[in-house]
Amino acid sequence: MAPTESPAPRLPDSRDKILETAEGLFAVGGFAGVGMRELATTAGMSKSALFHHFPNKPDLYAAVLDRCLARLEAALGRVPTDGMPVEQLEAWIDAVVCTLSEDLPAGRLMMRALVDEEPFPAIRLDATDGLDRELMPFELRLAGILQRFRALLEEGMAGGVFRTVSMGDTLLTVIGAITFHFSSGDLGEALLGESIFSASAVERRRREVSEFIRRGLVA
Amino acid sequence: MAPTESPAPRLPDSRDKILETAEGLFAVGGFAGVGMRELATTAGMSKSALFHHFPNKPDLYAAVLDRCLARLEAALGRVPTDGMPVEQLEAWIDAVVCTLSEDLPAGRLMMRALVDEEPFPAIRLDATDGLDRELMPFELRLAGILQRFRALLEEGMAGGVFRTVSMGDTLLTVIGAITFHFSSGDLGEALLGESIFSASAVERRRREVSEFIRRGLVA
DNA sequence: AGGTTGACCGACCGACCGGTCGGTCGCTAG
DNA sequence: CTAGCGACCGACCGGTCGGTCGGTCAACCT
Repeated sequence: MAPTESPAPRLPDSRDKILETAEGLFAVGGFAGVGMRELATTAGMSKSALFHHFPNKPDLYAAVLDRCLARLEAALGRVPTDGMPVEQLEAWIDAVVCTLSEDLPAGRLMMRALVDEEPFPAIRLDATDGLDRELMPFELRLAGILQRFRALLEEGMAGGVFRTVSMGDTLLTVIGAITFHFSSGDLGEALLGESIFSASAVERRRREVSEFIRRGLVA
Repeated sequence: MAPTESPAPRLPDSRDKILETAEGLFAVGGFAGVGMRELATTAGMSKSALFHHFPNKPDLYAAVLDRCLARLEAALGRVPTDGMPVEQLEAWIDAVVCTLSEDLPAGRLMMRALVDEEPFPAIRLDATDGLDRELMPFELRLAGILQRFRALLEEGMAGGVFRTVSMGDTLLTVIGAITFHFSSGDLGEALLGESIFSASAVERRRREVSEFIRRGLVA
């Protein structure tokens, strides 16, 4: 099961197919709205096969989320960290928009994950109350991504190129402004007059949201 | 037990109690994540009572959504329509932020409704495909609200006080920027360091998002 | 007093849920 | 050839789902 496999086509790895299918279904229906039977049928295998690859439904959901965050993390890891804050900001936004426009269900899935309390529907945290549960892998990835953007903002503010803003509010504003667009499905299509994933819509989106956020931030 | 009833015991109108309870539960769990049993127990009555007041679960959900949109619509209806575009924009944002900060589950519930396809989880539209289903009441309210904001934007752009932007993209950006904050729950609290509904957080939010959007829009 | 009505309840139904279990198949090592 | 193993399946389990039904009870009308 080596993740490398450049020369040989190798086994199609039905585990990946499960994750791919689940990403699409969970994005549309949410955690509680998708059954293991439906997922198995859509992925073209039996329900038992799902439980062969994943111990239970929440773990499968977490794996789907983690895969999405990992893709985003990888894309953000490719933006250079040595430019001016404004250039870094634009590169950062471009990378996020580009990733969300290529992995179609990702935006909606991540929006759901961010809106769902916990941030996980059925994570155990009862037993003894008020204790620190360890973070899920995808929570660590999210924290890292946010931390990196926070550092960028702070650098820009310290240098006077960004105006002084509330860090938390700005993070939430930017996340909402970027992510909501790619999770708005029918509404977005109705407002744009074309699919939010069409090439022209994505290219325009990149320009529009980048300009909007830049103006919102620069001093 | 009755918390209300100043002079007369009156009927507490359990229908309202159902809607109020359902709003809180649906906001946290989503449509598929909340069962009629759980809802009935939380509202302090039997499951049959729910079906006495509402014909089925989707209709109950639609009623909850409609009540939220109606509140928002009422608040926006109190915004004067005769000011300068910039002033109108700020009054509009203030009204939305104020409404979402007073009706605690509303932001998260509306975000879910906007992200859910359809925009309704289980609406019938099969039978003969590709036909026009009539809009739900809450969809009409949403369309009206969006139309009003669109008109405000167009007026400002025509007058040169707003820069020329893509109408659809800007609508999506603004909706995401404002609404996501009030649906971010735990994440928002972690980023702000205090509850997103605390008085100080709401007041700061009003200023921050208003300034951000104003800068993003003015020429 | 009798009749009507609306609010509400407990018992129940078929369908479906997440999850388990025993078994089958094809592959590879010895 | 066969023993072992990972991938996968069909049948099944207890429990829960949305929804129905028959009935009770208090308030009101005549």
